[in-house]
Amino acid sequence: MLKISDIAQRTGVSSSTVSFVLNDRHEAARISETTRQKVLAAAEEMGYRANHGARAMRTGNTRMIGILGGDLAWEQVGAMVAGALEEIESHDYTLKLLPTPMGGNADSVESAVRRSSELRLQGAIGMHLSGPAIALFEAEAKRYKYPLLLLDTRAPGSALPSVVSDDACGIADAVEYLFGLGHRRIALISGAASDAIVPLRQSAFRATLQSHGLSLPDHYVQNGDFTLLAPSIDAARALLSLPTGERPTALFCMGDFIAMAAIQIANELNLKVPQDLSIIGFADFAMAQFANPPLTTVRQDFTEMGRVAARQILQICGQSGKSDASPQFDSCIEVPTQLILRGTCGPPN
Amino acid sequence: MLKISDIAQRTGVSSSTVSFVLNDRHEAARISETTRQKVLAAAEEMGYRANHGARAMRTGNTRMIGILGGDLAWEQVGAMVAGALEEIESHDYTLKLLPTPMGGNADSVESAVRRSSELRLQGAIGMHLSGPAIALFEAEAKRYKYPLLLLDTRAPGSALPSVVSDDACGIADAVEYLFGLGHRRIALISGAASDAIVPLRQSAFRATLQSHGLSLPDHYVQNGDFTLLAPSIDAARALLSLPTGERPTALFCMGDFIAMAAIQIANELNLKVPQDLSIIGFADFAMAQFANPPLTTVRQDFTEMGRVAARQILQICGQSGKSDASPQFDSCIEVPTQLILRGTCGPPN
DNA sequence: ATATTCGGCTAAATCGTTTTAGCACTATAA
DNA sequence: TTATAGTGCTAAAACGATTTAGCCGAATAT
Repeated sequence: MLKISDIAQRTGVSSSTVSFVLNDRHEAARISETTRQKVLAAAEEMGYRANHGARAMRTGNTRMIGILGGDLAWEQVGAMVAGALEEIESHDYTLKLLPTPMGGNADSVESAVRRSSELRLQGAIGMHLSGPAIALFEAEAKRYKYPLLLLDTRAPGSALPSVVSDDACGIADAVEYLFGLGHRRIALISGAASDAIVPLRQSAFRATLQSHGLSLPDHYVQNGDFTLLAPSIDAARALLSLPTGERPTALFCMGDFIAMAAIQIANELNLKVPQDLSIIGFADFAMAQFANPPLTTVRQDFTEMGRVAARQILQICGQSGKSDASPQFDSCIEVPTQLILRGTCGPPN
Repeated sequence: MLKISDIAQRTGVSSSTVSFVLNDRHEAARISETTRQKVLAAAEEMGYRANHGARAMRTGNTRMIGILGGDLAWEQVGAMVAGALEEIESHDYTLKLLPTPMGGNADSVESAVRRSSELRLQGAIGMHLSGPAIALFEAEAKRYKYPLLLLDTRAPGSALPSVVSDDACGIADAVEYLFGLGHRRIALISGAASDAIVPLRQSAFRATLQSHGLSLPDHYVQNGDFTLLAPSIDAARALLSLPTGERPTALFCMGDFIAMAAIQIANELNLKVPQDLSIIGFADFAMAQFANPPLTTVRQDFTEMGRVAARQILQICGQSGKSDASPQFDSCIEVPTQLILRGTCGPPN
């Protein structure tokens, strides 16, 4: 592979000159137009490719952002990574994936965290990390002085900046929509209780109901699971087999998959959606519009969340280089959600 | 950030010694156990983190594999990347994502390809690349001498090694299953005609039907779309609104989303699935089991495909370092599919 | 006539590792 | 007594870029 000195030799100038030309460093050195063209032509003709690693070593800037955690098999994670990638590449940085397999156990998190330092990342984004994992990561980042940001993760205890979706608004929109349609018996199927986000969203849901003068009986809250079928099935069955007068007329599901499971069970119990039962999801995965009937849901803009996270971490990186005034960032950016009306909601009969 | 010479200074030995200890290079130099322990202790205590970039520069091995193309917002791409990642990390390599946004147009492919050389990747995996993109990539890889592998992409014209799923077998399994249930009028909804995989799978489908003595009338083949709703809807409507005696009793859909759209339309036309119509998909996305009814489909093991691809490219990288006999690899590895029985198929009535 | 500036370039140090060649010393062998 | 071998370590040269300091001659200013 060609190096800068090969071009220097070929054009009869020094490596410094070649470097100046290739990087357009007018401020640093004056180069005549003739020389400039000669060098440029030679580099092009010989097929020179800058060595990113060597440059990073000399300048101390790897132009690399890491993204740690998150299971790519989940559509939302893919979308967030894609968004981050788009933003990062457009700033001529690159993105490095540091997964924490096996459900993010201590060992895998530790090795990913260690690797993030070895790679001399300029900054890192942590996704879907558990409390202890965050602590580990935060300690490492502080020790080796690179900025950190949490994505799609609420860590009330931590002072780290984060990017999440605006759950509370999304939930309020959904509930208000159902209320407006005339529903008064609205139940909730949430994710697994172990999920950190579940209690937060549950209280947002409860709060919105209360603000409309509706109560939420305990048995109207069931735990499903964001990704597993069985718990969501059970939860839906529990709610939908209540006696007719007591049965909810609308179901708010904390995830699209949960909503799909609910549709299945409604069908099994001969409840027509949306005539007998309204269902609303949360996420807007690709399949939502393909569902039967198409799923009304609260869209979380995962791609945008990824973009915002990347923009934010890049800005922090840039800032910390230029000024040493402690950078002031919103510690938590909430990306708006949007209610997507499709076919699973209607007035109660 | 600490360097090796800091540890050297602290322990009163040379950098070379520290390097030997840290890398367990017994073959290269003898180090007394005393010194070894001292160095190890200092490194641990001071929190030393090797500089991956500097090492790469000296050794000429970046231990980096690239993965080019593919839209992470698609579940299958996420799964393949996750699989590749798992395998690559377990060999102490890292993975670099080089997306080709905007539908992989010439510009974005060219910049991704250029970047892959600048990063001095040891090898790269290309996913879902168009013919011209492959040509571009292949030229670059040959010029700068790194191995290439195609994933989930059939490029009959190219000599590049590739990893794909065993479409033909999967399709045969599906068709035979339907045939076994008693279906004789089996229609096909494929992806968009522009998709390279579509004609290949179409002929596999046709071949299997013929081997069972069934013909495939032209109007029994409709083009849907792997990701867009409308074309699949239209295709399904065209097939399912045929007069009863002519209407297919079973639908083979070239993708799960297409199958979902078909379920929607069957429902709209008051055809009960699976009593009036059997539907079978191809992919087994996460949502398949949540569908209503749960979708019978041919599972493609995307994660495994990613793993196999990574294993393969790592092996080629290793090989080309050690022996210079031209490495002999299966130029195309086909990962098995599996028929997943759920609720959308039954005997015709 | 001398000082100053400016235009165009280069030498050499540097980033943090790895690795080759070899030094100095001791122990064993001939 | 002199080779030979082995033990434990180090100096210094890479790897491929960027950057600082400075050189040399010509033009301009004083």
